[in-house]
Formats: sequence, structure tokens, C-alpha cells
Amino acid sequence: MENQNISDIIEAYLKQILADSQEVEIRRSEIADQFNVVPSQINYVIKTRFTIQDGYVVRSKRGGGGYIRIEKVKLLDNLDFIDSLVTAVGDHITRHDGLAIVRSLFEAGSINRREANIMLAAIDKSAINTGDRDLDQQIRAQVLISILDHLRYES
Amino acid sequence: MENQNISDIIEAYLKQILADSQEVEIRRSEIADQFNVVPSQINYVIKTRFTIQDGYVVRSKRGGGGYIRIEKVKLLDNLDFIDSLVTAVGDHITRHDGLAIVRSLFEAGSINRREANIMLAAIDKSAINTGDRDLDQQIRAQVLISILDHLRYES
DNA sequence: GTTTTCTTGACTAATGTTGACTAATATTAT
DNA sequence: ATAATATTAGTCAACATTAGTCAAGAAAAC
Repeated sequence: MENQNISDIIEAYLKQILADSQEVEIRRSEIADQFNVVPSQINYVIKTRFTIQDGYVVRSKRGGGGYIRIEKVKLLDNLDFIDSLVTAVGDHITRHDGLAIVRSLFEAGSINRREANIMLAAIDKSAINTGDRDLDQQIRAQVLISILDHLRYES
Repeated sequence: MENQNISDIIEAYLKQILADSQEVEIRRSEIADQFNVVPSQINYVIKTRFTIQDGYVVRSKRGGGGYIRIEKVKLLDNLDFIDSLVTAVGDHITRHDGLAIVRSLFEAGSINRREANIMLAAIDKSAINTGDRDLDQQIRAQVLISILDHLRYES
């Protein structure tokens, strides 16, 4: 504890607030000033310590009255399962393998038929079709992972 | 919270009136005076927060006795409604406008909250982010339309 | 010594605010 | 009637105010 870096200190500060309330809203530059770091360090802290895997959802807005809001969310008990699917998706995935991912979710009871159909529509050829097969597989992977991450918590 | 921007405050003021009545009619300069902003800021608020995708129709008249009238629109029956959203999506769409589309579906009762969140995850920046903004907007439009088309069959 | 994590700042992007100029409509004067 | 003037709203571009990204270098961990 003697040798904490400033990112750890900022993390602890924010988590202390979150111990009492469901969410915390900050102005990036204010926190940066308060801890005497450049503003982008706040992004670094958030990106490394307030991920969805940790149970946090972050929203922000730029411009006048802008903010960064960190919300503590209730994680579901399907985390290991979701993790395994995220790993299976990787950074490229074919439609065929994407279908298998969605089917796994459905069979595990994580999503119902309607939700499965929405996911399938989102990764269908009619949805993702840039003409570059490799790029399509990358986008499909990102879309799937983004959805999988949302299935980690109750909203 | 403590430091809201004035556009949000004006938006909230108008929406509060619209919570009770079907429409609100204002004199632009009066509202501008009331909130101590230039008149054109009222146009900005309307253009960014009371679009057709948000479920509002705006009419106005210039000259003596001029006004701006904001009307909450009744949603059409489901098929026409989805058609109108597909048209609104077009072949490019920003995340901001995509969000409004999903919100419209939710508010119309076409999808529930979970389904809305899946759709939002599918068009989020974490999902669609090729580095080419224009391409991202095209893909986002295709993903949305693919999902909208599926909703048509199921409902 | 190498690899990972942290720190920094230049550059980018999104959103909000302002005011000068334009356009439409109504009212008044001729 | 027509023209001039007054009274509204609309557009657009400049500027202001926030947050995000990325890559280079420093520090720490291994």
C-alpha cells in the first residue's frame, strides 16, 4: 500500500464513492486537476479498472456540460459462460460460427427466441456485407462481443 | 445534476409540458429570454432533441403572431411504423440517430428493454468501428434495417 | 534484459453557444 | 391593391467546451 501509483489512487477514490452510491458522475478535467494528472489519464483509469467484467458501465458526453458517468451494474451468474463465448468469437468469426454462438446462448437459456433472431439479424449477410470478407468477419466478431458484454448484466 | 447545459434544461422544460399535453406552442423569443439564450439556440434544441425519430413533429410560422409548435406524434400501426423507420435509417445513420430509432421502437412497444439493449449493443461504437466513419454509418444502417426487417416478420 | 503497465501530450471528435444574415408573414401607409 | 415596414422564425458558420484516441517514453514488474 505504500507504493501506489496515481492510477490506483484515482481508482480507489472513485470506488469509494461507488461504495455508497450506485453511480458516480465526474467532469474529467476536474478529477484530472484534483489528482494533478493529464485528463487522458482518467480515460486510462476507466479503461483498465472500470470494465464490464468488473461490473461497471461507463457513459459519457462531450461538449458543454459534458460528463463521465460510471455505473455499478448487477452482474448475472452466466459470466464464465459469456467469457467462454467471447473467447470463442475472438477477433474474426464466420456467419456459420456466429450462428453457433447464438444457438449456444439460446440453448443455455440466456436469450429467448426473439432475442436470438435479433442477434442473427445483426450478424446476417444482409447486415454486414462490405465486400471484404475479412473485414466482415472482424465486424461480426465485434458486434457479437458487444452484445455478449451486454448480456453480462441486468439492465 | 449540478452542471447541466442549458440545452438539456430547455429540453426538459418542453418535455415536461408535453408530458401532460399532446403539444406545446411557444414563441421562440420568449423561451430564449426566459432561459437567457439567443433565439437560435431554441432551434438547436429542437433540431437535436425533437426529431421525427424521437417521435415529434414540429411546425412553425414566422411573422407577427408567429410560433413554434411541437407535437408528440401518434405512432402508426406496426408495419407502417417500421417502414417509416427503415426510411428514416436510409443508407447512412449516426449513432445518435440510431439511438433515437431504437428508442422509438421501445416507446412504441415494438420491442422490450432487453431487446432494445441488444440492438443498441449491435450498433454501438464498440461493435462498429472500422476507422472509416462513413463506412461505419453505412454498416450501422444495414444492421438496423436487417433487424427492423426481422421485427416485421415476427410481429 | 524484457515485458507490462503507467504517464504524458498532441491531435481528434462530439456537443453546445453565439450572432450575423436570411426568409417568411403580418401590419401599416399610400 | 401595392409598397414599405415590422415582427417573427430559420440557417449557417465561427467559436467554445467538453471527452476520446493514440503513440511515445518512463517506470515498474518479472
